[in-house]
Amino acid sequence: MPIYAYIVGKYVSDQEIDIGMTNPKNSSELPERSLFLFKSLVDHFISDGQPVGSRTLARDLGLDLSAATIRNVMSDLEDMGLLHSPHTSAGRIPTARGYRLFVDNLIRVGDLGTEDIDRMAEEMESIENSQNLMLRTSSMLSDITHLASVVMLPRIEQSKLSQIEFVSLSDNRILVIFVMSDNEIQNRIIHTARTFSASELEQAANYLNKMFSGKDLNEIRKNMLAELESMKDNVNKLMQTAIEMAQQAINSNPQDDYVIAGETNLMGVSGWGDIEKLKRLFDTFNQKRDILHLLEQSINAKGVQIFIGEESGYEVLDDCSIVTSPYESEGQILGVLGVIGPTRMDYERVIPIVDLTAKMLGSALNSR
Amino acid sequence: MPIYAYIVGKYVSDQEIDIGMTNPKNSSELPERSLFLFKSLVDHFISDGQPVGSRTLARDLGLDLSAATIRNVMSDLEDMGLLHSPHTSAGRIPTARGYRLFVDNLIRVGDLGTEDIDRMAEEMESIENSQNLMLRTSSMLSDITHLASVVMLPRIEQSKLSQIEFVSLSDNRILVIFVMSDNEIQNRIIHTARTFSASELEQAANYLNKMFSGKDLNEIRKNMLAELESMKDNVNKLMQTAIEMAQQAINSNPQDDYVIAGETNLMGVSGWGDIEKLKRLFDTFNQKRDILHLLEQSINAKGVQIFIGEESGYEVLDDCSIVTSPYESEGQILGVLGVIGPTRMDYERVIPIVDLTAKMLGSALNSR
DNA sequence: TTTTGCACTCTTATCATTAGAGTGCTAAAT
DNA sequence: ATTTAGCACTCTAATGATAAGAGTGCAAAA
Repeated sequence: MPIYAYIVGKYVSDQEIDIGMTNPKNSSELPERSLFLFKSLVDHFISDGQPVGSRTLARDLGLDLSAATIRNVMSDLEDMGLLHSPHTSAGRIPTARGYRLFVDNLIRVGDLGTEDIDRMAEEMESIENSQNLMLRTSSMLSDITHLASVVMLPRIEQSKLSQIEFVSLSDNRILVIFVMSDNEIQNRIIHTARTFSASELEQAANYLNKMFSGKDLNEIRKNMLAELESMKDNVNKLMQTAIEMAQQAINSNPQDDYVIAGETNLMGVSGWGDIEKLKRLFDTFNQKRDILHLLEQSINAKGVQIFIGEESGYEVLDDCSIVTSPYESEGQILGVLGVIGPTRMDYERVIPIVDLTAKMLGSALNSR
Repeated sequence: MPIYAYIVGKYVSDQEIDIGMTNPKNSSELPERSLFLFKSLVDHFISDGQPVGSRTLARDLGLDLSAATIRNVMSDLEDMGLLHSPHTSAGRIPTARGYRLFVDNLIRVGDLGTEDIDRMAEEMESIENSQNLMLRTSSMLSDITHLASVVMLPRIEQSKLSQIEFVSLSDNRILVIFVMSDNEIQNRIIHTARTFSASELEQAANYLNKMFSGKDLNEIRKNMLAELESMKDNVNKLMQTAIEMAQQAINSNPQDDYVIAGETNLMGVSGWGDIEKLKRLFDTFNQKRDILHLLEQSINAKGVQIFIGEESGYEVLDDCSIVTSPYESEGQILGVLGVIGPTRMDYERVIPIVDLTAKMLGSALNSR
């Protein structure tokens, strides 16, 4: 069942909808009233963070129902694993599974106001290189959502080489410069066995440019091997060396990485409890490994993807939700961006923002 | 009075020492016993974070003194502004001024064990470019001290230009590459009015290299103006343009920046109280401005410099101390590094570590 | 000058009490 | 067959009282 599929309106009848659950004990269907009630509860909890009781809900619901009825429904919802009570005399809060239902079926994704968007679009267009673009995007995203935000850097593997240059340094070292199509510059210093003259280097660069420019690094890597093979007996030693040098450069530190912004937004979150948890969370951000792994899982998703609570599979993120979207330019997926916040986040607002930001980043990258 | 000047031994006599205070009301002198007692108190507080009472101190001190005597002395110390009581029935803790006395006069700076140092030295030598060197240095420093650590990046202004190159891109854009003497590469993309041929660019680069390599960016900036002036009527339009291009590149984004590591070490600190404070602290780290300003104040210090509590002048840092040291290579000061922690930090250990790290970083930069 | 003795203050922990919120269940009402 | 009202029950959070402990300051004695 696709995201955004079901839009809740007013409660009208007892018409039932399939919520796609396969609990053998309970029916996998749920009367619309229960859903409506459930949505109200989640909305309520998201907006003020307190467990919601039957009384409050009865008042806010606008349906002529007593608290007792609400209680019965809530009890059902609890049995189905959608709600859960911190303790006897608190109200109820959604479980991860409850949020999942909420997000998959009960959300109405509104349009965004144009001010934010215009501002972002404007700022994005004005940024020169893509490294800075990612940084600014991330910090804008976290500003708007008041959450932490990550933007995975485009794997240079996938961006196209527009030009390669050699600059000879002292001591048989050569600076290899890759100019990529998105204006990103990659520098590598390599060591060579002998000294090359400027004209030799120029020749080599020309040759490589003719050969490889316009291709992405993966293609280049493959082609290089083939080329090198076919040239085995070639008299032109220089070209061989050129390829070898480029190869050396291209194989060193294949970085994948992300930028993060607004982590401190997570410090204000109430109910986070002890600092130790927060520390572990921040440490996870700094190590990058786990977050990166999570982002990579989303790289082939069609659109917005959401990990709620334990769904992420990382214990530190048990109280967090992650909303991600891949961004693409010219039909090619370049990376993933997203936000990280408490499970109790304003999905209705955050999802379209992440979605849109990814699209805007993609098109900002397109126009280069 | 120099840092490390006075080394406390055993309490022997009533010989007095000048502690350099100019409080008109109290004597600016303090009997050695009081000092000894004071040092013990600070040591105690640093090691377990609890206010220290007369009883505890009497027991740990090893001098045959009753708690009451200690109390009298403590009372004097409090009058002088060195100690302070959180409340009537707590022990006493050092004030910022107390720490100042402690740090300036009462510390014995021990030698460091060699294991850590060797490990650091080894790792530093193995790092290629200076950007990574700073990153690793910072994270090693924070690992060893269990505090947050910052390393200010060398102002490129002060590092020497070893080579300049132009690479022509499409659309009248030119990539200007500064290769610095520390292997750091700076890229700038500039826009030009017309297209230049490869040989023109080469000529221009040759000219500029002859003119400016070996000089630092400040010198270069100055000389450029003069050169441009003297060339006003010169027929060689190209050289003029070359200078103008370099100037354009050199003037764009003069970054100064730092790397930070181990911020999360500050999250475990007890007595930090509320999260809001911590959030403000982390925000300050991210904004960088204030920290940078603080680091810049230390750039001309002869050696280790310490800001204790309010001394820094920034309210967010009121509960923090910052221990900094400039690092230099070939007699030239390149930047500043340091650690940030609670005022109650183990100065005796941290100071020599910061000192040494700065020296090691300097010499690691030297060998390039 | 140092120590003893003692009254005093303030924090912290513990416990009991209470008010309030919310539930679950049963029986009555619709 | 639902829905509601009534009610007992549970749990939290706040309040206050009490006591223990730590530490001080001061006066008088050593």
